[in-house]
Amino acid sequence: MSVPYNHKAIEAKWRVKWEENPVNPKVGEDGKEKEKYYCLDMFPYPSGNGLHVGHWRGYVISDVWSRYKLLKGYYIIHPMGWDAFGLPAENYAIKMGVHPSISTESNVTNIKRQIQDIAAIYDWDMEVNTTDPEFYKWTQWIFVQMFKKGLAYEKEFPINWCPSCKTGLANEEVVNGKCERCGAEVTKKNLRQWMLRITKYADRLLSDLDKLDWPEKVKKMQTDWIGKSYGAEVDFPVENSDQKITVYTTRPDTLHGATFMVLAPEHTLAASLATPENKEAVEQYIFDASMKSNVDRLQDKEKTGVFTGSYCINPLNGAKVPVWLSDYVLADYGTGAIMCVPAHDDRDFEFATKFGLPIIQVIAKDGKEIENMTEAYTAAVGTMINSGEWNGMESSVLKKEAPHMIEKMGIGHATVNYKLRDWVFSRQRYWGEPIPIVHCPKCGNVPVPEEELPLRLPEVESYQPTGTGESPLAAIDEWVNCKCPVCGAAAKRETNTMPQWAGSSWYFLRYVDNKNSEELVSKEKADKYLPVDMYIGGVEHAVLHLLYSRFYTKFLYDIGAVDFDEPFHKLFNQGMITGKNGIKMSKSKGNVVSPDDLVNDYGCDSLRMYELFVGPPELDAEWDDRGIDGVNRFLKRFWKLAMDSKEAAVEATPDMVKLRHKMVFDITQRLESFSLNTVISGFMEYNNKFVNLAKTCGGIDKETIETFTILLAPFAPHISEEVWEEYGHNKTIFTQQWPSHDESAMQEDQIEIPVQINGKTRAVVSVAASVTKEEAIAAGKELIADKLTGTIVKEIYVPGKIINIVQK
RNA sequence: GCCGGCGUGGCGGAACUGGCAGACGCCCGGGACUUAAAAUCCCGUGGGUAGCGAUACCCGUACCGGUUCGAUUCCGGUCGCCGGCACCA
Repeated sequence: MSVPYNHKAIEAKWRVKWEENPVNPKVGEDGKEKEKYYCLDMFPYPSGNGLHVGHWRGYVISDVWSRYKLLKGYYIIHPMGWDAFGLPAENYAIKMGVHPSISTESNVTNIKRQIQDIAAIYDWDMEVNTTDPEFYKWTQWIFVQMFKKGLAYEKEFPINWCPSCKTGLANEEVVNGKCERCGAEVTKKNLRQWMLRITKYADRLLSDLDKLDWPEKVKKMQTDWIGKSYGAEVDFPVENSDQKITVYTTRPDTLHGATFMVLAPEHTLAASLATPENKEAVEQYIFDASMKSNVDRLQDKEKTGVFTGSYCINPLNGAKVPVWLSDYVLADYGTGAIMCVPAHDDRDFEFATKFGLPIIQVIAKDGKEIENMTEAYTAAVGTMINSGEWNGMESSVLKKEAPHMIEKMGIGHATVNYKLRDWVFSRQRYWGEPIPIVHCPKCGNVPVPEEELPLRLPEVESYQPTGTGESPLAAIDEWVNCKCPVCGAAAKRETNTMPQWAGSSWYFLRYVDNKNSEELVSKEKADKYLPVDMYIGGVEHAVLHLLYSRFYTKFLYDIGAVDFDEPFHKLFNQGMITGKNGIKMSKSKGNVVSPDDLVNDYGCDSLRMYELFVGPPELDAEWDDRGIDGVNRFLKRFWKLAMDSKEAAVEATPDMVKLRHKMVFDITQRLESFSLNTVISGFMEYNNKFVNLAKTCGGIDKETIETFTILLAPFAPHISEEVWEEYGHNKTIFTQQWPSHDESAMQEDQIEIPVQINGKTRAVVSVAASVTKEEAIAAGKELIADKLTGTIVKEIYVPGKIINIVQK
């Protein structure tokens, strides 16, 4: 009798061995000619709550993939680090009443211990922590480079403000008018801000998506977020004035139907256009609009607006169009002013209907003019009508040509617009990288000299947010007051800090050269390790972190710091693990499942496999503890099979060989297509088949068990190592090559073909694999002869697949 | 509102480019071993009708229709759920 599977002893043993001799050689360390493969996890922020089984899933997926690639003959770069600056870390510290640097450190220690339970092949020599001055030195360095290139600039304007987090937010951090972090309603606050000119990269960020092997969904989200549109800017002269108002439109084909104009209340001309009799109402409207939060503005069901009393002239046909103000026009998109074509735009239609403004149809719908229009006709399909010299043209064609026609007429020009806004980059919080800028009364904004970086985050008594729009750093006089690095005059430091995204936008570059004090990353190391081949993490960063990282990488490429302009070749988004009924795991809901007990009861290998077995890796899955019994039983059976086989020492039978090749083929194919859940079921299925084969002779041949063990190794590394050792090997199993299959060895001599009548299966016939069409059909018909009662109309034979007899 | 994705047993899910629907597992039921229990092993398990029975037939992949010898898979429509964007002119 063999020893039963003892996960505790086996796992403890291999942890120690791997600690002493890591299975994953560093690049070039073993002196072999191999390609590198950089498999990256989205690094965690070290929360005080620790890991739950959902966090595990992503790390297991990336480790399985890394180990598979290791066996496929690559050098694996698989690092881990800590995204430790930012609001979550700071809020946690405030709640616990300790300094963020202390809570961060203890959280890192705790989470690192938990992550090590996964037994992933992380290279801890590469570890980074965004709050380490030696790390954020380079975060600041990048900012200084951006400043020097004019990509970081100061601007005062009404930004998104979270009253709960007491800080400004980037556009990307506002979700449905609420703070992405805490869910509080976002208001507006006029604040001096540091901005990053990400809009300058809009076009490249958009077009380079084509290069990436990313989920279409994520590419689509980024495309929509960047929001490129083609159209024209058209100048409308103001009546009785030498001023003009420029509007942006994507539908210049409808210019003849523009019956009024609307300006955003924040438009620079808004107040001055008011005629004396409208002045009071206009000023009131502008004031009211300035008091509204984003949410208020969104939730207004009915359109509001006010007539300025002024008119503009439609430059195409000379028509007089009234100028209105309304907050449905956004000040910071396009020109902040629009021409309104109520017949062909839903919003303009609603506005025109409410305020009794004229509606002129300029595109025929179904070839005719609509009587009693009840809704706008928004499609660019149909013949132009009521459009002067444009009459008779096709709208879709005109839409494309009109910008150039307008340009020739000298009344406007073709242009493109983006929804993407510049990145609000400063935060009025303590726990972040200080922005390395000095405000000098003589020299203006001066960057902190590079040799003085890192500009350390000072110790501070009170690090709680002030809510005043100033960071807590502003209260530290001895830190704020400094000398101008250029002229030496008394100057003041910038007191805002960087957002959480600053460090995470480039950390993946630093892993590979994390101790370099001279450069962000050396050319040599960058060539050797970068860029990232596979990036694994949740979909929640589709437009935040992933867009920012692409922007940073492109900037670093432009200044010659790296020689690639996209950071992540392939992206995989794993689904979320939820509690029962799809409820997100959270401490407050009390549905958090900790991996700790499961590792103790079933072992790391079982939990790793179950994390994958719960469902397709890209989909969300509800956690159910009970299912882990299934994979645990499989491991026990596999162990028993391996140990019994070792004792029995049987010769391979043809069945065993055939099944072995089939297994290699099957498992590899499923793994390559990232169908990790079916890899696990495949293991179970083949194990059952081998157990059956072993019944007659007491075991399975050595080569088959060893092959099975190598296939299993990325998934359940401990048990695989132990079996490998039991089979007399003294080197780790991860020095092996991933097995390959032999097509001819898989072939069956006899195949089973379903026999159908009129598409319904009536029997299954067993024939030689070499069977001809005629033989197959004859054999099939013989088997179902008693059911062939009608006239045979047709006989279909798909080789090896199906026989279908059609009868009437 | 617009744009994506998805609907398969009691449950998680399988089915590669149209070819035996329900692999694999959980739960559940029956049996073996045991003084007993756990563990382990074996058998059964979509629904229905007929039969003591091996079995036979019918219905079944959200719903309605189409293409096809054949549809979970392709096409059109309906309903439901999930995700993204949300006055971007």
